[in-house]
Amino acid sequence: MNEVEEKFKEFIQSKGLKFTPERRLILNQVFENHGHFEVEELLFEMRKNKIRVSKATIYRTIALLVKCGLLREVIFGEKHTHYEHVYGHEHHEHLVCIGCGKIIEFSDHKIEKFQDEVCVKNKFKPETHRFQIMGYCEDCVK
Amino acid sequence: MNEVEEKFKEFIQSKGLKFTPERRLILNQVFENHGHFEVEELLFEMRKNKIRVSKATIYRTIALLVKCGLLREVIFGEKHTHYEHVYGHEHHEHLVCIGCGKIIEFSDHKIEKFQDEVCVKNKFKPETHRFQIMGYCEDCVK
DNA sequence: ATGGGTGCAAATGCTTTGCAAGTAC
DNA sequence: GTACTTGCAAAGCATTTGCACCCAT
Repeated sequence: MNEVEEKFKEFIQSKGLKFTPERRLILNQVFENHGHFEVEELLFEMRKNKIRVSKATIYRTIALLVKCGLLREVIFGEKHTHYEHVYGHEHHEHLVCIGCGKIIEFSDHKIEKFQDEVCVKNKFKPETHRFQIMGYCEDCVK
Repeated sequence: MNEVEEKFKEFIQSKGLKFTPERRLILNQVFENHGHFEVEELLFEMRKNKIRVSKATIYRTIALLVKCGLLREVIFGEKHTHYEHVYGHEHHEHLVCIGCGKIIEFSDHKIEKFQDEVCVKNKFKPETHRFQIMGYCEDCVK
């Protein structure tokens, strides 16, 4: 938790930006509870905790968190973007349940190996990848 | 080409819907030129060919094409959705160049095998998957 | 003090929808 | 004839932006 704050502060200041209370509050809320989250959820939680920041500032701050590598965008095919922690989490992929929206994470080093193979073959320099399987979870198959 | 039209017509009629000229025109344009495309592009091409259909109808028709399995949505992380042919194309994945936006397709059966493994392990019934690698293509690395 | 930051409300941009008129079956 | 369709313009929604005031450094 504190390490995250440190890392963000460093990033912020290295860019000549400012470590404002709003940014700290958003950072803390992001890393308090959530694995995945969407902006609307985050806003809701902050309201619940009587912390008032504007949606605009949340969007602006999340963009910074993504840039500094603490968060990652994940797109599940819905209209709104989801985010997930990068810090302290092994890179992983997602099973997305079409029935109930549940997200199951999994990870496997075969994917990284596979990615490297493909990239060499295509002379492509990979930065990130995204692998999701859409289908039905155990409960929804019934 | 004609097979596609046949397949669409069949789908349409099986649902008690109507095979209108607009739907045929859009279908033909979709399968005339494009590998991947976005709605705006399609509309532009149709205008060029002096075919006038409303954007609303294009959206509505594409939704049908996706439902009947002739098209597939692909999301590259931009704001607008891309579509690609399913009919007559082996299932494939994408390398997305962050530099120039180029899309390179690749396919490998290892992915299907891998998907099955993961799904068994998690008791998940897969419908589709999406695998993309974001990075820099040969030209953009320079 | 000052350049970046904030909240608000308005703007964007893609996509969807309500409605009146048209048409495939 | 009667659903289903179309085009248009308006509505939706997530996200971004312009601006006047504010504050971390």
